Amino acid sequence: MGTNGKQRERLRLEHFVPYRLSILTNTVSTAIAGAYARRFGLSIPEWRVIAVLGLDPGLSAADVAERTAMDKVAVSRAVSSLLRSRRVVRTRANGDRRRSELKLSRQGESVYWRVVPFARQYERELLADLSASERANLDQLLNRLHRRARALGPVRPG
Amino acid sequence: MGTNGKQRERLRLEHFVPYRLSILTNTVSTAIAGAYARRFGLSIPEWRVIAVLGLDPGLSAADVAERTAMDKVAVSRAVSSLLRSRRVVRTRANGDRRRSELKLSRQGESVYWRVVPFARQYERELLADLSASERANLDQLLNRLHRRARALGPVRPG
DNA sequence: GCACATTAGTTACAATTGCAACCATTATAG
DNA sequence: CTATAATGGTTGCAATTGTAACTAATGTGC
Repeated sequence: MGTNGKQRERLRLEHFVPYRLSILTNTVSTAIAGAYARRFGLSIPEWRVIAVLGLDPGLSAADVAERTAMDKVAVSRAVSSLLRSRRVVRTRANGDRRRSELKLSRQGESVYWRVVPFARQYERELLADLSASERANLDQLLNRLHRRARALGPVRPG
Repeated sequence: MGTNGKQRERLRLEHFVPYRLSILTNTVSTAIAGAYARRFGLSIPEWRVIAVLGLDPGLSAADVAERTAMDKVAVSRAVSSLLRSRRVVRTRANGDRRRSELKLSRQGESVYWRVVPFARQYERELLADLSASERANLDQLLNRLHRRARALGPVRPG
């Protein structure tokens, strides 16, 4: 891929990694989002909140934001929608009345246990072509690229 | 990754491939979009249009949409903005007066040749950690995942 | 040649998102 | 204790995006 310094060569978008990542993610996310919406009435942000609360009940909104890479506004909106649909319950932390403690309700747990197998199934099918070692490669590559992307950060103004 | 059929196990979002793809892409896209906007006054859709026209002058909006995985509305908006900023010129195809033929203007070419090295540089830095064979792996994995994701498509209603 | 479907592209409107300003509560400085 | 800052979370507004409806031009069947 683009290692050599060939200059003045026109760029083929279809070989450009950031573009390809974007297309791939968009394809996957659209498929998943559609399925979650149709089958469970969940948006992706809502699903993310449910997913972390399923694993870690009692988190605050800020904790959820941190664990899901969502910003606090997105969390706030997802939570308020989940409160309306009674899938999440909120209590105020005693000792700090700003902080909320979020948990899945019984309904929320029930949705959780319907979505999780579905999500796993989708992932399984997405990765069906790959051997165990290819999956391990993918795993590593995603980690390293993400680490690198975070390090590069908000690209230096020039 | 999620190959075995273990049921009733709670899901760790941070090991879930679709989620990780989404985070990675989001990190990369945000960085790139910010830089394009600041340095060149380009949105991602505009950059994509410029990128394909730089390689293939004379495409129609529909062609551009196909090559960039954007929908026609997004292309229309990006093109109209690029027309306003005089980076793209449009002529009507004679023989079919619906069809437009899009080309970069001199200004458009000039932006193109400033963006391309920048894009390459970002990609180079993103992939800096990876050996040649790891890059080849990544390349293959992205292709195969995308093929697979397209095949799975708008997840079957159940 | 005339209805009817198709295709290219735009426009209008609704939903989503992102950012900044904003309360309320707790923490810190003097 | 009071003033100021910092934290948790929500709300309002503007920009972005997606969907559907629409106009204009071409193609098709008869």
